[in-house]
Amino acid sequence: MKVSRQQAGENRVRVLNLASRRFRERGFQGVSVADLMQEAGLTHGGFYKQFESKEDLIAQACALAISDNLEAYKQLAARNRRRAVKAIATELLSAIHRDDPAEGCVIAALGAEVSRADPATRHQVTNGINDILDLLAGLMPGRSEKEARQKAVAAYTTIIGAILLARAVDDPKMSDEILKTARTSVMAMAAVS
Amino acid sequence: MKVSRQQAGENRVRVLNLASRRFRERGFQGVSVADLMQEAGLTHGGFYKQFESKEDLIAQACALAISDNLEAYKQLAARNRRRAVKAIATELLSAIHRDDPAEGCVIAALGAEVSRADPATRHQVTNGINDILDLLAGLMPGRSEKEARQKAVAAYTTIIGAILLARAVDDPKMSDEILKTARTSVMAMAAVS
DNA sequence: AGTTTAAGATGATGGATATCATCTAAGGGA
DNA sequence: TCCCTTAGATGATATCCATCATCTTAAACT
Repeated sequence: MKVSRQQAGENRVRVLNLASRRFRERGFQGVSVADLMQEAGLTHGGFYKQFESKEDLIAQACALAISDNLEAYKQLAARNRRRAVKAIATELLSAIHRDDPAEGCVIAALGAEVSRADPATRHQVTNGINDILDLLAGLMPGRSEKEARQKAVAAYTTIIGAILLARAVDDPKMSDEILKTARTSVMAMAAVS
Repeated sequence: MKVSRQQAGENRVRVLNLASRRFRERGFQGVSVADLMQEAGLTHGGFYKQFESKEDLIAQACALAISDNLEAYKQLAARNRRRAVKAIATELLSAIHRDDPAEGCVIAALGAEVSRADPATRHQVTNGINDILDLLAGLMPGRSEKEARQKAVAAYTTIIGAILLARAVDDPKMSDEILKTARTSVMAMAAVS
């Protein structure tokens, strides 16, 4: 059956949003096209009317996911004017975020897979990372732009490494220790020096 | 055909070493049992005489890989007595390591997949991470053991996040920037304070 | 209103993959 | 030397999955 242009567009967006969550939960290869479509309330056949291939879906889902990340950080920054970086770090380094990758940081969830992915996917992610680093640099105290950018990179790498480690480890105490230590470390970077 | 006990043992180790490299390059799901055995000069049939399942192979390969990581860091520390942490960070944050995950850091290459893996795999990796953090803490300057441990965790998270980011990004300049900034940041942590 | 168009459903297809069953021949203990 | 054990080879099986072909039907355009 055919469906209105609007309905079709909504369906496409629904699939894309769902994919961006499932990929972060299970990895690219852990999500099948058929399962995804079914969970979106559709059948597998229509998939190729909306996307060129699974790779294409991956690229679009990653672009969406990382732009959602950026948007969320902007919101956090807006709601915490003077302590923007601290607010973002607290959120990213929380147990809640560690335990629910679905809507969380794309790099911590998919970084290694992205580095093996399609050029298109890598490019979308690269742009997203650059935007995030720009945002963080703008929020960092620092004598110069250069210093702010360096602090932003240092903070972002620490955050991502900590999430990755905290998720990999099966010992809750160690996992909490990692998150807490990273929070302290990033707070120090965000403090006026 | 049967083969001597020693030969069988050597074959098993060969498969394990190969697996630990290929997994880091392509991810768990990117490596098939049959391909692996073939590359090791065997056929797929013998696999289940040596391993219970692919999951079992993954757990053993991860244990081997991370213990190899630990060993390499110990060697680096031994060869750079006074600047052990700096030597380790320089190695891990080099372009060479970024461009060749096969024998490199297990967490940067497989962290997200480990967090979704078998309990056995996660446990082996957790122990490895703990050993590595202990080693780093022992090499860190710090007034107290606690401070040294915190510095070790901060440095390790920064290193891992930087490798992950540097590999994901498709812009060589940005990738180099990330590595360089992380090196500077870790050097500061490793300096006597 | 009639014709065209395209989203989505249904149902292949071909390839890959983990695992199992069976066969073999040589090692290792008697 | 003989027998039993077992690593590895060969081949089968069952499942999963990405992608394609075809069909249906209602939207969109004339």
